[in-house]
Amino acid sequence: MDYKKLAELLFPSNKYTTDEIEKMYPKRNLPEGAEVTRFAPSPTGFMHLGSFYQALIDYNIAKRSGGVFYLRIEDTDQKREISGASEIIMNVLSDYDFMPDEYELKGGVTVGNYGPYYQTERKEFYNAYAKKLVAEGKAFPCFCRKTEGLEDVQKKREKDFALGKTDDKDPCRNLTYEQIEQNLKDGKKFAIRLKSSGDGKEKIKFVDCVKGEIEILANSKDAILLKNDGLPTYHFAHAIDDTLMGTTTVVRGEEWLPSYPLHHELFDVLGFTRPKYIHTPVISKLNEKGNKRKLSKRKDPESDMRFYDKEGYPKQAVVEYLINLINSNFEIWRKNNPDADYRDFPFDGFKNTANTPLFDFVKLNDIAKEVISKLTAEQCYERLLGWARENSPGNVDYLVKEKDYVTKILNIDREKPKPRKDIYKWSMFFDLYDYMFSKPRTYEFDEQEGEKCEKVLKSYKEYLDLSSKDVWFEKIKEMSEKLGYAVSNSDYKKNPENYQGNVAKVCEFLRVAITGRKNSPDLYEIMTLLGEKETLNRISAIVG
RNA sequence: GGCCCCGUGGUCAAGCGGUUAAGACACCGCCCUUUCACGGCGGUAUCAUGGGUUCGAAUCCCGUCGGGGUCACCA
Repeated sequence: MDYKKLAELLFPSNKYTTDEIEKMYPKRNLPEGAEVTRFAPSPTGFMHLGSFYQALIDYNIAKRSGGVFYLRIEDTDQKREISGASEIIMNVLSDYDFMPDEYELKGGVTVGNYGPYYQTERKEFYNAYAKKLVAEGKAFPCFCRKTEGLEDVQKKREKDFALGKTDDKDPCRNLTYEQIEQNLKDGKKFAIRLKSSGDGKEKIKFVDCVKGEIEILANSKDAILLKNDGLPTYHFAHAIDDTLMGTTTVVRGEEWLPSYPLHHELFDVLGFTRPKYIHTPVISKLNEKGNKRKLSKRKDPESDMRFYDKEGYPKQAVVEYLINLINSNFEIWRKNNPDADYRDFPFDGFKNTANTPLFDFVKLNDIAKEVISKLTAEQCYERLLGWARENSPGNVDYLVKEKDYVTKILNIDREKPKPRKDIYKWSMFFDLYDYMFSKPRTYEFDEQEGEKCEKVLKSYKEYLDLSSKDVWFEKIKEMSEKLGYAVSNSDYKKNPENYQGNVAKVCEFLRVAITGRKNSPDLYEIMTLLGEKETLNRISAIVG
């Protein structure tokens, strides 16, 4: 077989040769040790938490080494593509302050000299390498239809499972030049497959920067390189793009580990130098049976980065939570550097965990509370308003009109050395403080408690005094004493049977009457903000 | 089913042949407190399992079990 002739037959009008292309993409001129990483999402208009986790690692590795972090859009599956993909992705990256050094906005600007950064725009490159491989007898055209329908794939798979088959040679590798020519004349479309030299027995070794050395069966499959629509598969594009664009470390999901042998063979066949690899674990959740399962786009809203915006989680909290998943030493560092920028945490992207972590809202919430507790009331107000503008327009007018009142509410127990930690996302504000905006919900005590409560409330009408916090509390104590409640906690503890309860109990009754809850911030502040009249109203609403 | 990855408390995890096996969240208790919180202190709880190697194993090796991933002209 004359492979060169075959290559010409298959690719009569390529724009470039591989030599020409390689001249267009010289090696990057970077200092020793600088890493080039890339974020390479598919343009589905959806940013998965797991992808973002990878971007975080990419960014960190590039930045800490003085290298380059670039964005490449993998839009080779036209069925799944949605428009405006790069904008959506760039929005998330820039919102979280992980701007790539190089990127391209479709129909807009391109930053960087190693583009195009959309794979569909790199079509001629893949053609050039495909032609080269065909000319060298390392790839061949395939006219099969056997895997086109899903059913066929399924059947084939079942058969292979049953056989425990390891190598997979495609029948089209044996087509003669004449047969191929005839197929072309008949207008049949072709895909290009790798002519694998693997025998299904040989093993290869490689190093994953996180998992260590991995020994795995070498590839023996005549994998598709170019689909019959002329676009490359992930595998082929990975080898070519990451080489041309100078990627030094590939960070990708663990699901790619099994296809590593194919990539290994492709780099060999193309004469490329392999990059380093990090395969990241899949962030999971527990299913009904208590087993781990991948965070799913359909079932788990938290898998979509937009979720955190909608809920009003501080971005810093989301990132810090993710860093925690990678390396929990972050918490120790955070404790020692409470006000530092999380970017300064010297986490080593090459040392992240190899475990499959379970997503934990409780932990995320805790981190978010911590973050929010450090803001000033004014900052809180701005963020709350910003959140509402995007996600809760119905509240915007009120927030603007009542800026002063809302800021005061936000200021309760805030701006002090040990601030209160109750809010973890802005969407919970109006619910958490519902009693500041409308009548409190009713609270049911049991009969005995109810009677006590009633007594306290009736009596309190005479004692309400908001002139100062000290006076306010003195009055409560005075009343407590009169009603038989202990004023001193230690007295109460010594002889609880001598009292109706302690001051805390009295305050609980008042709190429930005013807020409808047993748990609220400082009562004095709340009563003051509500005003004497409203406070009295709320008490009267219960005891007449 | 084949191949591969993973297995330290309820969760995230430090650990890299000799440690009383860090820390954080959650949970419980105590303290502080003029209320709710915040905070402080303390506690329960972990090396999946069986064999090796070694004076010595959570750390190294093998098996078992459990969980996960993958086996497309999708990425």
